[in-house]
Amino acid sequence: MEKQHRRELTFLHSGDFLRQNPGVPDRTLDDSSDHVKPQIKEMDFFSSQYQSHNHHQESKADNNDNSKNNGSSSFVDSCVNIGLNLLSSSPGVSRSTNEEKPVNSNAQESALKIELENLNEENRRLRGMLDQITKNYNEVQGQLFMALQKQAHLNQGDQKDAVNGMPGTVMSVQQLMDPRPSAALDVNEPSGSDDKTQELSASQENTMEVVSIKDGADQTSQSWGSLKSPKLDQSKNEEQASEAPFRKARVSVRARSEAPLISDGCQWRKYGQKMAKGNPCPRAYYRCTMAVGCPVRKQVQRCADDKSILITTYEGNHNHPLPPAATAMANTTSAAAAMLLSGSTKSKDGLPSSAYFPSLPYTSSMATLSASAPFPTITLDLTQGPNAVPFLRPPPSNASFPLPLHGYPQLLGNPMFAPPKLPAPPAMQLGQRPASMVETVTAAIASDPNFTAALAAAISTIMGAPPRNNGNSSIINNDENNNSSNGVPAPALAAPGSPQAQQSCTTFSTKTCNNKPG
DNA sequence: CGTGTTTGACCAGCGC
DNA sequence: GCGCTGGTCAAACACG
Repeated sequence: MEKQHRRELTFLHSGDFLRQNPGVPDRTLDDSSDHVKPQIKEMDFFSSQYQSHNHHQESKADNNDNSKNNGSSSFVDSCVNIGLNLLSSSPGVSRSTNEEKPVNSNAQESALKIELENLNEENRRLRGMLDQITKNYNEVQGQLFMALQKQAHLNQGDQKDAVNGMPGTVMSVQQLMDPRPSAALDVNEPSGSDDKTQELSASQENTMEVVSIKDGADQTSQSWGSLKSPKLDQSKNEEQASEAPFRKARVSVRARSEAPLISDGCQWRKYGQKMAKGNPCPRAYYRCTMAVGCPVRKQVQRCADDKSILITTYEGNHNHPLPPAATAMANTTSAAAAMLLSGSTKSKDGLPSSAYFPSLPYTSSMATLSASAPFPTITLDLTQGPNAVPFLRPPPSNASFPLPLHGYPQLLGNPMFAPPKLPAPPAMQLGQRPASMVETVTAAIASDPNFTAALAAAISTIMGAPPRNNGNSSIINNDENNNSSNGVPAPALAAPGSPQAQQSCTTFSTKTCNNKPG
């Protein structure tokens, strides 16, 4: 009955990263304004429209320039804007210069003309650059997509061997990555039904996909699953079978925070608290309340070893649109889960996702996989990531999500989870700034090229090492040598759960450790 | 009064 | 079969 001191750490703009913001309730995050938006203040006539144009282009360029440093990227952006302003509606330039001083001197006029020409020239050049960048971006994305498809085919073959080539196993990449798009659209479904029935009733049209999912579930549970859910294996209920893969993969986020609550834009309702074995701090159970029947749940617990670390574990995928504030982080966790699950689709002979990341000397310090946990769990460790915070530049107004996620067309393609990079409806854009802290963290995770590598490495590891059920440590560090011989009965089709598997929304929420349970 | 939290009870899986 | 543990439920309670 004791009242628990409750605070909240709201994700703010990158500049405010980790600044504690007590008293800001969870839900205000969406509403909080763009107070910290680094606005460019009329530094010259070019920039006056800087922020009002071409966000999408900016995003694209931004994405492509991700690896570049701040300067070059912003250079491109601003220059592009300059050019467009000049071409489209540049009264500020040509007219003002021409009209303010009508006929001062020919020399001045010609100088202006020359300048204008130069600018036009530069504009053309920059446009070309932008085109090139866009082209490259599309190209790379296409290649990635092809790679995914390739792997999907491999898995198909594998799967056919194993499952007599059931129709459901023939999946497009999209299916592979996004097994139940319309299930996700069931926001309006009367939720008197439970998550499970809801998901089952996703639609008849999804039968194929559900079959695929079930296959995946079975496959998965044979490899992972004996650990926990024979009931899922038995699959007395298709609901459970279909849901299984989605709730199997988990994304665990470790973040250092003294605050008992960190907000990410999602709404959570606490529905339980338990003392977990081996940890003096209670584990709290939350479910997403942003939509009725949303199956997403999370567990929040402080690390037993270091109580300043919050461990938030997400499970399930949202069946509703996410606010931008939640989307960014959700995308990150989704990507993690996607990589985890799609990685586990490795075929017998092939290296899984590491194939996409050929050189992986990087052993994960940010992303680790747990094989001992009941579910495959990927842990994103934000407590020690070298660039977990500071490297971020102020994101463009329409927060473009860092590159790695672009490898997951299902994330981008699913309207429910449209990443902030896409031109968002105004309503969505309203909340974009408040997401900045989430973006910050998200970007910190995802834009780090090592993060992807880390994930891949971790996946490789867990792929190589069959899940051990010794119930010990929950985090596996990558030893490169785990792959082996054990003939991993790798789930031939873990993909069912893959991409969407964890459309997780990330809220760090916790109670202080000194809470006396009970 | 509506909403969210607390907390004991309940259930199911798993190991012995 | 039994006990332990994790996870969920739901009544009671607190708060605005």
